[in-house]
Amino acid sequence: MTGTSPRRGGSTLAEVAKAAGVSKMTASRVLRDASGFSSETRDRVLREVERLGYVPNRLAAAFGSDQTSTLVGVCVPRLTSSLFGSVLDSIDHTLSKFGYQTMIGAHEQSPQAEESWLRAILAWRPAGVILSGRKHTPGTVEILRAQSIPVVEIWNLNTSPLDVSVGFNHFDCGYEMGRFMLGRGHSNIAYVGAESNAAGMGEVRYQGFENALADAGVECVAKEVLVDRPGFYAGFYGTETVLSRNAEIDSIYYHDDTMAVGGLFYCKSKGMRIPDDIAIAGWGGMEVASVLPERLTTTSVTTQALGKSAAEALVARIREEPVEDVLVASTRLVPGNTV
Amino acid sequence: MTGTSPRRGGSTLAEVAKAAGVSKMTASRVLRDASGFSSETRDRVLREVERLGYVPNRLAAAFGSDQTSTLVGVCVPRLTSSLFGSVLDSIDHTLSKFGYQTMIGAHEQSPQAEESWLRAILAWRPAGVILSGRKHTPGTVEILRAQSIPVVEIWNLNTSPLDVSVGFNHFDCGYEMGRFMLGRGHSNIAYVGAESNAAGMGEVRYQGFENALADAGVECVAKEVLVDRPGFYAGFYGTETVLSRNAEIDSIYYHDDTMAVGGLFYCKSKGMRIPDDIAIAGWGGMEVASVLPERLTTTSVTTQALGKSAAEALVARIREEPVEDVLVASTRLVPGNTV
DNA sequence: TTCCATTAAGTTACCGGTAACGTATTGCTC
DNA sequence: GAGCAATACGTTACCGGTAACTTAATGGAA
Repeated sequence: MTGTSPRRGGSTLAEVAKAAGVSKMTASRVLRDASGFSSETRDRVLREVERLGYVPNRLAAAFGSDQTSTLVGVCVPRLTSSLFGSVLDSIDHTLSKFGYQTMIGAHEQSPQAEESWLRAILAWRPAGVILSGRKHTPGTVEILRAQSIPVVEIWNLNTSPLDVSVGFNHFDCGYEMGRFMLGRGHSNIAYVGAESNAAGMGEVRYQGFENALADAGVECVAKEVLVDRPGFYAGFYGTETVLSRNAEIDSIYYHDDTMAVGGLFYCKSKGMRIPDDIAIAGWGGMEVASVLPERLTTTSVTTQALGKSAAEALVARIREEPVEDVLVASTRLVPGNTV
Repeated sequence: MTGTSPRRGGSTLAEVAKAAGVSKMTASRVLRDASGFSSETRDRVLREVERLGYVPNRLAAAFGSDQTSTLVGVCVPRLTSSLFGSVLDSIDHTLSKFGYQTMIGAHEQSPQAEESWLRAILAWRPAGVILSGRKHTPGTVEILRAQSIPVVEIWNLNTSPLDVSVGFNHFDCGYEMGRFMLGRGHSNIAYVGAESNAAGMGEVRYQGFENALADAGVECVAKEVLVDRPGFYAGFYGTETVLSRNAEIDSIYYHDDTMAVGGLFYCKSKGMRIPDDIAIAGWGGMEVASVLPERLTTTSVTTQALGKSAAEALVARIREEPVEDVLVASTRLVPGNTV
């Protein structure tokens, strides 16, 4: 249509250099703002860059000089969650400020999916990767070691990370909520979660939760983990299931706020009073809960901060600057009036 | 720590070839499954690939042979929306099946942000890009033309696309809902939306909506568009604002379901009956609405299908296979009991 | 004035693949 | 058995940058 299209990607550095009457190397130096050129030369080069609409070829740059790739791979459980979306948003925003490009992937809590994503991504020689899986396959660990590439594990706090870990203390979140619910006089306590593949961090929160109950000599009377994505729908039906099996239940701790909201609506649809007939607690501090007539008892988490810290830590590791191995992103139990 | 790390990225094709006793080119052919080698040679090469843990360098491949990059850039308004998350998920999933890598970006409905993202991404010589902005800057359009790169515009149906458009007919969604609400006897109808920067597709839906009312000789009595991200919170407060200014309002059309749910809770908190005192309609068919005691009147949309179609269309364009210029993703008005 | 450090360049080689082309061997047809 | 196509390779050059090294000019100190 537009006639013979010029070579894809337009002009090259050599053309810019020639037009400016300098060598490729000098032009390269100007564009990377390295030293070794006069201000007149810089102006001349930049003028030609502008005139020719030169777009540098990062592929060539990353390829040519080993170790200089500015690609970063990020693999999250799923892209449809507002919490992971927020983390991803924050990571992408921070990384792009530092000049890195984000390549994404979703693993749905499947360690195998994470590994195959990793294999594909490593072919791009990324400067680093950010993982969120709870467990990694032996293959994943081996590859990462072999490539000796910076890795930031996010979401869960990992006290013995592969490299760097930035996350929430899910165990403590669960423990704290367990104590809180006990403190409000509940004793027939259930847990309702959902996992699409292998268990994710919800399981860690459950462990903390269970520990809190055990420390008080209480047992969790029911645990229902649906094979599904966590969400409103799963919360609704998980609640139905668990209550139909055990009518004594007086309180439920949910995988997250979406499930808690789903459960809340189930309970209300059955005419139960909250928290008198049944108490409900979530996790995540999601926006949806903020508009409910009830103030949902939950744990609010700092996803933006987590994403920013993770991205910054990764950049620091890439630049071989000192970084803390383990960074905690804060969480806070928000007592509402549903427990 | 781990001693002198070997060259980043491990072994090269040359090493594999040497170990297998063939030339680089033959090894390359085997790995790309091209023709021109015997089955014994293939086995020998693949054995060495396995033994050496060879990871191909896609950077080199993409760089070396012009036109063969398998990178695709995707820029969505934001990553925290379940709808865009679902589209992105579907795009990423489909693209990776075809061997492409997704590089993301978020523009928050700012055409400038989209342009600067595009400039950055083009430096990677992507095989194609997927855009979702309603408007593009002149610069964006010019760059795309100059690079003659396949582009798929998603989300809105664009009858005169830059290249290919895959989207929903937002205008019709609005029009249809307008007629539906009128048909239920409402006449003091308001609209509540939110836009973080420039107007997005919500504005297109509003235009369709307004047209439906106008065709029936009715005027939209109030339009409140918050400068904020669409969400539960914005829906709640937007409703408060619009109702405080006009007590006559008997029905509200919202930017999307999250805002509608926010509005629903505001109305219920004020003791209003739905739909008798006030009718509520959303857009998107989001999961959150499925667990409400009320069945929200909304337009359900096929985000997965949209993402898949967009990815497939882009791949087809890259491969220079014939593609429809304009592909419609389906939407369906779901009458609930909130209107 | 001589010497040396500094600045502003240029030159060369190379990153790891792939395209294009060349060549030896095999097997088949006429 | 000559001619030819198909198969299975090998060789060479190149993509567009950057690292590492070299060179020329300048200026200040001894």
